[in-house]
Amino acid sequence: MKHKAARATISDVAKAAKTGKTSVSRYLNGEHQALSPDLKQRIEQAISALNYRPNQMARGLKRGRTRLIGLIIADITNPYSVDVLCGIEAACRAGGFTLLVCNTNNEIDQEQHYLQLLSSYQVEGLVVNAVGMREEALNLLQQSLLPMVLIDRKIPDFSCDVVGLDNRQAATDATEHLVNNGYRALLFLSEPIGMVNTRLERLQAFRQSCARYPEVVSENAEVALSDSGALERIIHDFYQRHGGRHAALIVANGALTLQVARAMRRLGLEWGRKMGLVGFDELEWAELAGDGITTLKQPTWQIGYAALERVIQRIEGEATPVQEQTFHGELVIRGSSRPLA
Amino acid sequence: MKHKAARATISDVAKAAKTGKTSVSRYLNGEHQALSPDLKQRIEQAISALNYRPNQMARGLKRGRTRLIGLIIADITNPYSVDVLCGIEAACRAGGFTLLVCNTNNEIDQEQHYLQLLSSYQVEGLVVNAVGMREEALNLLQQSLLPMVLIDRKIPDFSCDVVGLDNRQAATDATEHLVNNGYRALLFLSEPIGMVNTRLERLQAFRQSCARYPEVVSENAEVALSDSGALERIIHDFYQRHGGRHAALIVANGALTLQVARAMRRLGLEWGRKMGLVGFDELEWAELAGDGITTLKQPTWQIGYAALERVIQRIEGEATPVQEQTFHGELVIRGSSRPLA
DNA sequence: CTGTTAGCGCCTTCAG
DNA sequence: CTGAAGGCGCTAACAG
Repeated sequence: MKHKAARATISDVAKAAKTGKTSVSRYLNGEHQALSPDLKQRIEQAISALNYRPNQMARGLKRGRTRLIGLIIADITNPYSVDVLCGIEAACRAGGFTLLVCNTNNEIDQEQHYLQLLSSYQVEGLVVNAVGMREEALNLLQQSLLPMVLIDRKIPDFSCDVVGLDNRQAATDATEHLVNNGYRALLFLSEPIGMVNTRLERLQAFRQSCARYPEVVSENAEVALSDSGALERIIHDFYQRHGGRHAALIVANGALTLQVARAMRRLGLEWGRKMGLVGFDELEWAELAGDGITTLKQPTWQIGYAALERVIQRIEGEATPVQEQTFHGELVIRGSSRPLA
Repeated sequence: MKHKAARATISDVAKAAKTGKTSVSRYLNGEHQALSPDLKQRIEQAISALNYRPNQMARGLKRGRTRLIGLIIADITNPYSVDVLCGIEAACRAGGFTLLVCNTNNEIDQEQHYLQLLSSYQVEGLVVNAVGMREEALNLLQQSLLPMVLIDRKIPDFSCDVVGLDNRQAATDATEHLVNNGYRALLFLSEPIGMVNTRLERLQAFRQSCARYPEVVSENAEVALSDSGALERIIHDFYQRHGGRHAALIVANGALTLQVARAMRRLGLEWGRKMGLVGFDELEWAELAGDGITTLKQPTWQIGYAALERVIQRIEGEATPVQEQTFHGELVIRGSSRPLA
């Protein structure tokens, strides 16, 4: 007994339809006008009788176009990433592409690995939410001319299309909102900035905004997502020093906002009552936590969609210079940034 | 000028190394002992000089094994799915497979589409979190003997390996917990049960548990996730009728728990104070909402990992009968199910 | 140890 | 309108 019913091939269909492979191939590729009704019908029958499906591998091998797009995501656990993914997927569907999703788990080795993997599967384009990217990998990529667009984060010294948030505008809006509502001591919290431009841009805009208000004290701190002890200490310390002055926190992304909220709760610092709080990235539970958490909502789906549109343009031969496309964030105001008397 | 630097092929490498393709192929496939050190070195050099990467498409075509696994997820937006995905991914990595992820968005047409797509890419196995599956698709799948395991949900009249939660145990635990804590009127809320066995099993176990306590009133209701009006009405009505009797809600999954929490908040029914609440699926924000929401946490990662292990077994020829593998859930107790005096 | 020879399933000239 | 022949990049006999 055969272990697996061998799939029908184009030859099987040709044989069953009493014709050559060529005609079947023509049929498959929509050249319907070029076939006599009779032949066409025989082919149709043979196909459904054998339950034939063309082998995309073979097709890709021959034509050099796989209609495959690779997506490399730094952390699929992050709702931001998932929303972006949905946008990309929609765009793929619209353009007739299939998406291969890889999750690097924020490990640079994985990133390297998946980059090679995807390219060995002959993907036609790449969307990357980068962790870091090794030099070597980048060089290879650049010479391979594989269309690629970066999402959210840029890579230092690497010229490439990027789509993401207008970080300056967003951070400015968030900061001014707090200042306008009476907060006078602001702490900007982010994960270690390292080479991540997104974090840096947000911090810089925050600083510049604060600089416009002499009465406002501003600080910033970097914490690892997993180091809840340090986070607690930082917040506690900040509150000790500025609690009387209407203190508030600006948190650079959603994952960290979750940790911050936990820490504040452990410390007994209710957001919106003892201390202000605004977080980047919309959170589905933002309205349920205490009096609600004010967030800076990104148009994530659109970012994903736009990224893939750009990839498709490049696949289709656009040779315009590298461009950076940014979207505006929207402040969703809730109780955690309540106006002070 | 060439638009794209053509990728080096195995022939190019062979030429550059002054040898035949076979030796290069051997090198690639790790048959290192079978090559003279000299040849080996020439090949190594050629490969890195040309930056050669084998074409997986061609390889797959020839060998008939692509090392590709397809994952069809009903709703990638659901954190449950993402956690499962991470488990699957880890197992893929461990087994040397690559994962193709497709999101059906709970649309049965998409499911159909992706099933065909994945099979046309010659995936060697499939993990499916099913929406519904069309008859036709199922028959084709069955005859194709493509290894497949279902996650979470079974498909009626379709015999297939399944891995998921022990729904009876979980629902029983949740129910008894509420009863033990003094709640006497229990409402089980789920999305429309339809053919989804998971929902049905949880409901049945809930009912059977309640039946053991004559003093407990039990009801159940089905609501669409998006129909917040109906949800509000149901909860309000239930509270009207049983509020005085220590009412509590059991919600069949995480996505619905979010909606329920929103509705309760709009109605001014604080969980744990005016009404009890337990939800299936752990929520990262469970401890932050009011006094916390008690959840039934599934070992999601393990479920994913186990599912893929099963797929791999089947790929490797295991012909044991179809089996169902269940994992135990764990009740994470928080304020929303606080004991009543 | 090494190279030659056939295809894998499909598409694409190029002649009927 | 139709079909035969060749080859995409790679692997798997089969000979040296």
